[in-house]
Amino acid sequence: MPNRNVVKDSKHATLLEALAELSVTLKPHSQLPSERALSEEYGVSRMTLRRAIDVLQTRGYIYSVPSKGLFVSEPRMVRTSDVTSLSEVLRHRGSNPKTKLHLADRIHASDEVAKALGLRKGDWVYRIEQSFFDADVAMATETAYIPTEIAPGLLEQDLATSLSSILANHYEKPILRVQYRVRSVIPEEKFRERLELAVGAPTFEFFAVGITSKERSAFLVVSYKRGDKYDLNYQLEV
Amino acid sequence: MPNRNVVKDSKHATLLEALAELSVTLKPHSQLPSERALSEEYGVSRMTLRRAIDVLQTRGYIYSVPSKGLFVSEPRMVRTSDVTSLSEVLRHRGSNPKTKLHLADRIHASDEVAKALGLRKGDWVYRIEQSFFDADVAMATETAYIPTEIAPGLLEQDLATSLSSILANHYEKPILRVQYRVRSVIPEEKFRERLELAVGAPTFEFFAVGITSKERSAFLVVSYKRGDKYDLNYQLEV
DNA sequence: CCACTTGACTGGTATATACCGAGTGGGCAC
DNA sequence: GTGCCCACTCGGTATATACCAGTCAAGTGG
Repeated sequence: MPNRNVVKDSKHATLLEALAELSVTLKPHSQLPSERALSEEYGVSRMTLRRAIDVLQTRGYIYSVPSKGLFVSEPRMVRTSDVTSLSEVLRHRGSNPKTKLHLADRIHASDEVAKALGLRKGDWVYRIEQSFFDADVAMATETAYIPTEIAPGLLEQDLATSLSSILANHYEKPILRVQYRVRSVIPEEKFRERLELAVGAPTFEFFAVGITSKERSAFLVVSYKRGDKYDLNYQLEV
Repeated sequence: MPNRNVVKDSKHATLLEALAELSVTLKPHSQLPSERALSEEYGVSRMTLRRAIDVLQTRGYIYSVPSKGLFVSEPRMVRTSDVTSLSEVLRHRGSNPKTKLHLADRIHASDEVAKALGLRKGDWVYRIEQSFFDADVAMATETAYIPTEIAPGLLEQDLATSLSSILANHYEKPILRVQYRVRSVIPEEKFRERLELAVGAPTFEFFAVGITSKERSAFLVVSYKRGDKYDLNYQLEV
């Protein structure tokens, strides 16, 4: 169930939600209606339907067998490709999801942050540090940076909701796409402790930059996810 | 310059090559011709052209700015999303790429390998272990498993070329897509040594399963890539 | 000379249509 | 009854067409 926070109102984005919802209600390897049937059911052309199907395929929710049909994929632990930022935990199917807010303040952008956000060093940015738990196990910890100029008063918002939806609903800065860089690293001490990891345990380090319709960088989220809890799945067409 | 080993002969796959080639010859942030111009130049419809563009965007080669145009992305170290298997080093732009063949033999499939390839435990599979060097630095090491039934006599082929192209050209088993699982792990000793890494250094562990047109799993490649050398980049449309 | 409108672009989205090759099941011939 | 073949369906590919919203520069009116 990806993207609870819809940002674009295009038909295929809406479809994406509906189809994702549909696919998680079905048993793995069960067959979906045919493309032609689905396109009729949802009142869109088959091409539009296929755009949504393509995304679901690359995200690993469904798979297709030519000449046979569409099928629901085997469920996986966490589909990292869904992750946008803040309250990603809402998307977990696991039990007892929790969030812990470590801090929320306003700081001067470091070199690295400024570069990622297209700012000058020293410009004001909000900083929000959170951790995410699933069944009382720390799953991820992240630091979000948002230019104050883009979202004045951000810290007064409900930070438990998704950053994307706050930006879309309160600041009219919908996020059109997110650019990721992923590394395999040993986290620094602060993050290691938050994740309750042993010394030397590997994690995924995510740099996620959210980009608005005006091609501006609206947030940078640096997150660490436990290497033993997360799989990153994707598919490459040749 | 992805996919030197073309496997599908669809127009948008051909386009993909041509456009990738084009984009690497241009300077970062320089503008490409418009979609309409490109589609005319290559003699395809704009929709077909866009399919190729979409792939290049998600692979991070180019980016688009609505109402303005298409632009070449900033070069990155290695675009992991290109990686298929065997001789990936050919795709590096770096200097002095080398390959070292550790072993090539035939073994009984373990539980894990059998499951990934859709075989029964104990079925014969070829195993090929290789490492890849760039400027004499070990970049990645990988183990490929291929059912003997699919590619009899595989070990007599030139293993320095890509596995995908061998399967396509000598066995008529073109790979249509590759399914990946990526983890952040500390590698076992054998692989750590091959990568010339310090004890406890993190790596990416890739499980890549190549799938043929008949929806059969044709290979499993388990590879370890140095966490300090590889970035994984991707983009998520919302 | 500046401000404003206009129009020719851009990429993004959506539709209708057509054909291909591969799987599948029903019905017919033997 | 068995086996073959044909018709139908499936996803995959490709095309032509249309409209939208945003950019940007050239031209125009004050």
